[in-house]
Amino acid sequence: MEQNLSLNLHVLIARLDRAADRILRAEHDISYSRFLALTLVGELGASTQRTLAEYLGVTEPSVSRMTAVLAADGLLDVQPDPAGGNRRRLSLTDEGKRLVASIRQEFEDRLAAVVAESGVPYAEYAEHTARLLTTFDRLEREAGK
Amino acid sequence: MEQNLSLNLHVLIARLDRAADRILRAEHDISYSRFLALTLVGELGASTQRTLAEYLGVTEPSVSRMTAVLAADGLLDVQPDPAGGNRRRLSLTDEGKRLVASIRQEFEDRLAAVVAESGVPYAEYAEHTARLLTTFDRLEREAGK
DNA sequence: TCAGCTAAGTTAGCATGCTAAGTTACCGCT
DNA sequence: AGCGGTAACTTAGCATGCTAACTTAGCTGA
Repeated sequence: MEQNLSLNLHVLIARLDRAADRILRAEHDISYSRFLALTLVGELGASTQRTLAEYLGVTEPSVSRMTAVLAADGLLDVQPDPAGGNRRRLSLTDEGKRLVASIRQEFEDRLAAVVAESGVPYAEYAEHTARLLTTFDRLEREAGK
Repeated sequence: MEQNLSLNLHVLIARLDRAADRILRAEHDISYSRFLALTLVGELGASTQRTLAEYLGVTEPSVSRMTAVLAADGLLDVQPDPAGGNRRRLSLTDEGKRLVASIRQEFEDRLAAVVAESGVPYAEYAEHTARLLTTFDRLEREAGK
């Protein structure tokens, strides 16, 4: 049973992500990936595409396509960086801000409800998860990228 | 900070999956998705495509395409069920068995090493994860699919 | 016998992840 | 001025997730 952590994590998160996706599509007509991208621009200040890729944990080509569709949908403003260089300055449009604000809290609450229902201590699980992420990040960086 | 569990889980697992994928491609020339599918057929006895879809937590069309490529690669044997009905009986070929056997243990050990490095208690985290998965499954079923 | 039902699988087309390779903007050195 | 280097982004094409709609195989009841 303890042999299956990687499988269980994979399947659990796959299901959580798909449930999140269904809810967001049904109630707000947006995918979970797009919501995450907007959230990281709006609340964590991902201000260039490279930074956003880093925060999302995806590659730059993925972000390049994502920012293009979000801009086309009128949720994200993408401008050449006035400071120069081959950069894009990212910011939410008013509609993007409205969307992120209306979803974020409601959405985390739903996950908290599932965690509560399971009897798993939220704070501890969250702390363990954060620690694993930090450690894994460090190991990958040390392995030399 | 506790607000970010869903994001941290999403990012952590995305990175773990991609790392697993890189390792498997480099060392065994197979993707992580394909390895998971073979593992569930070989070790958990997923004997029809519908069952495999259930175990993997993906849809039947995804499994349909996956079994086709695995069969084409000579790793999976897909036969009409001799008991009748519109079913496929799934089983590993000898090469599939060899591959799964050679990867599985080595692979779980790598994750265990990351967990140990982080200081997170493996057994507890694994137990919490399994409990969340069970609970989430039940809630989804109750919500009426 | 055959019309309709159910279970299982497939096809078509889209979304979004990836890698490899190309482009653009700026910098620094000669 | 311009050559080459670096950082940031884009393009092309593939892998694999999804939904919607279709097909296939067997069962059941008039």
